[in-house]
Amino acid sequence: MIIDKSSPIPQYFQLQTWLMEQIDQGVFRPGDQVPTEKELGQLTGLARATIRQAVGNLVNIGYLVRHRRLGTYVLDRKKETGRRTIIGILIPDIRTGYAPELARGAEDEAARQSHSLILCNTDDSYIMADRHADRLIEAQVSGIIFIPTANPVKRNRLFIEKFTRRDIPVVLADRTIPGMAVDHVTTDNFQGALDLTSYLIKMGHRRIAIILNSALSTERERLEGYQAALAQHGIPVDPEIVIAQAGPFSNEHYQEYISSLLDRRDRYTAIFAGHDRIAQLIYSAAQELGLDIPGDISLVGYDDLPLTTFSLTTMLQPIYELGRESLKLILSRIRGENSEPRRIVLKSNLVERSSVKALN
Amino acid sequence: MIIDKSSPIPQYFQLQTWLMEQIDQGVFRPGDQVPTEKELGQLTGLARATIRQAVGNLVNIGYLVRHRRLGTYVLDRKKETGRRTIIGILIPDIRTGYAPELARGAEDEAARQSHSLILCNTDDSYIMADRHADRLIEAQVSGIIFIPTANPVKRNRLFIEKFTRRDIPVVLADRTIPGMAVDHVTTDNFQGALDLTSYLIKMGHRRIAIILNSALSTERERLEGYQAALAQHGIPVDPEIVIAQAGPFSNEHYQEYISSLLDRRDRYTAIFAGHDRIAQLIYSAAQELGLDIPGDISLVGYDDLPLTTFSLTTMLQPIYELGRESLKLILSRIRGENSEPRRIVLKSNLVERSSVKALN
DNA sequence: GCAGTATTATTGTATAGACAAATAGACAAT
DNA sequence: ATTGTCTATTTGTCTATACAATAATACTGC
Repeated sequence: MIIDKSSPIPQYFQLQTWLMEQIDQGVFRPGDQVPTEKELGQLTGLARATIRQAVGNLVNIGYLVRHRRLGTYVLDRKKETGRRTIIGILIPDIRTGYAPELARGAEDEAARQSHSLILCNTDDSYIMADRHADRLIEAQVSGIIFIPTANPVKRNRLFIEKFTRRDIPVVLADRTIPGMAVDHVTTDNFQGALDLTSYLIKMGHRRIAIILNSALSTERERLEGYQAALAQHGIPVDPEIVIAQAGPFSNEHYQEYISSLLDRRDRYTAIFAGHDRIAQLIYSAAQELGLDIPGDISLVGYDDLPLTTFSLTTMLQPIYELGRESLKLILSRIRGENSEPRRIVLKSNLVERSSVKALN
Repeated sequence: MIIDKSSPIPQYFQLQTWLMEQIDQGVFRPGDQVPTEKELGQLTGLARATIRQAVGNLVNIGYLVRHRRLGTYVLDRKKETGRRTIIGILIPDIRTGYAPELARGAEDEAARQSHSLILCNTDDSYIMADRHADRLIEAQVSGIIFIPTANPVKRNRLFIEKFTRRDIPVVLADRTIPGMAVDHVTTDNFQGALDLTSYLIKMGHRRIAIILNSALSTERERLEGYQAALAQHGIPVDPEIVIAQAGPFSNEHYQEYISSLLDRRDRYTAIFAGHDRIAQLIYSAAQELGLDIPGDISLVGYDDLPLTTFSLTTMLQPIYELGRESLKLILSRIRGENSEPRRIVLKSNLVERSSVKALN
């Protein structure tokens, strides 16, 4: 029997719980008709008003829909994804790097499909991300676009599980998390770095320094691409000029790494900067030391941010597209296409400007 | 009598509507107890179940709260503004100008107080703003931060009324709308432009050109400040070198205005650019013509965007603070402080760099 | 064939009455 | 002074019943 009349739990609540279980377990599936009030009466022995109370509550919280004369049905979320949803997007800082471009790409696509985007800045810290998470869950977001923070894998994993536990899908944008089977959208950092390094080699450089933040999956992949390019050309890696730190990356720390690299400038002819912001810092530091770029040192960056200081040869990432694709992917997840985690990789393009000198 | 038994409108619904009116009109105020079910029964002649249906609905939509034995009370939103809310922010484009800084200021303050921010890009077009409006209302935002679009006053008014009709408060950020009594937060554009122009005059300039977008209230105020400064020093305004267009402001249009201005460069020694982006375009155009800044022409801008092209003397606007203050203001409105529209004016500061030559 | 009509199953609205559970406040017991 | 008990009041849960509104379906008359 479904209802325990001797229990202190209200009978309408027992029925409500039972119905929810049936729905969650797939006995009644989205779009199915559930038993009519009369049938539920026969099934449970309860009065119609009691049954209406249970069903009414489930209608209120969006489990069921009632139609006069037609019966009561399990709400079909697929049909309702015209239902406008809210999606949370967590980025390091809307003011810096590619964040504005990415946010705009995501927002345009969201608006086009009549969805809304809640903006959250993490400052690359899991503490801030966690605070946002609780708020987003309360705001009943239907999905999350997340740029993993520069924290240990475990922190990012815990963050994501907060959502997946509640059946809120998460899409990683740009950066990935090793060993996690989650949807994600990135650019091909390995290939990009390989191309960029090969370009330097083609221009006659053989001793190429690299400096990057190894806390980020993107930059680790770039390091691998760099190593692969060197290997392809039979050039050994000089660990003295590979600066891959996972540390805190304030501007001050970067300055330190950069000046120690510039002290050893007899060991290389070109620098591969892990991203454009480092490239810009390198440029400033070089100028202070009276060094010319590309005269004394060649320099390449990665991202193609709209820098106006100088003319940097760099790898253009399709950031706007990355934002758009992330949003499309999260929507298809919300609509419940229940397949394997997907991985979308966008192509980057070398933008040749004038920060590299040809040595041959 | 409250209930019309002969009406086709359900009686529970009549009671529900009546109760809502009493609350909206302040007969029952937040925190007050409403009549008990028994009393409502005597008042209306309805059965208790009917009364419970009406009251139950109002509890569901957040008008009332029930406590066993204690009675039913009007929900006190002031006490409940721990209730986390969602606020919409409409800016021209998150990628350009001061938008990222403003959004970050607003988001930081929202997060601090456990609220969420929905980001919308308008591209300065009322058509896009309107589309966002419908979505935001459906998403049940509690308030709106709006940077008016570069469209006629009427369009912006209609947009705002969409929200105010539904008791969703709106705060204008940066730009204002003439003749509308709405909360707003701006910087003192008149004083800023007056200071900036006075600075140019102090540096020995008397013939000062100005170019700006008069579709924006901020820039109209700057024009007034410019005129006031000239008047204070007894300098007549030369209409030939005042370019105040309300037209569409694509980069191409700007280029045209700028080149026509540069053609007349015998009439002035300095240019006041309505905002930093124009200043940058002027700089580029001047460079192409082989003109030196500040050697041949002095130039000042307005905003203090993080430009890296050249060293521009400009007026620093506290944009982050502007975002923060806008959010604080909208929250205090949501909490229902029901006073006159407020106007918050933040101070700007002259940042003296090296784009102005002293003539004396 | 097709517009209008009747049938009927289902949810929507409404009444009347009963007992249960919680709790403020008074009072009693320790 | 604290704890326990009782009482009155109010909302919470539940039953039994009735008629209304809606809309799919079958039926009727032309």
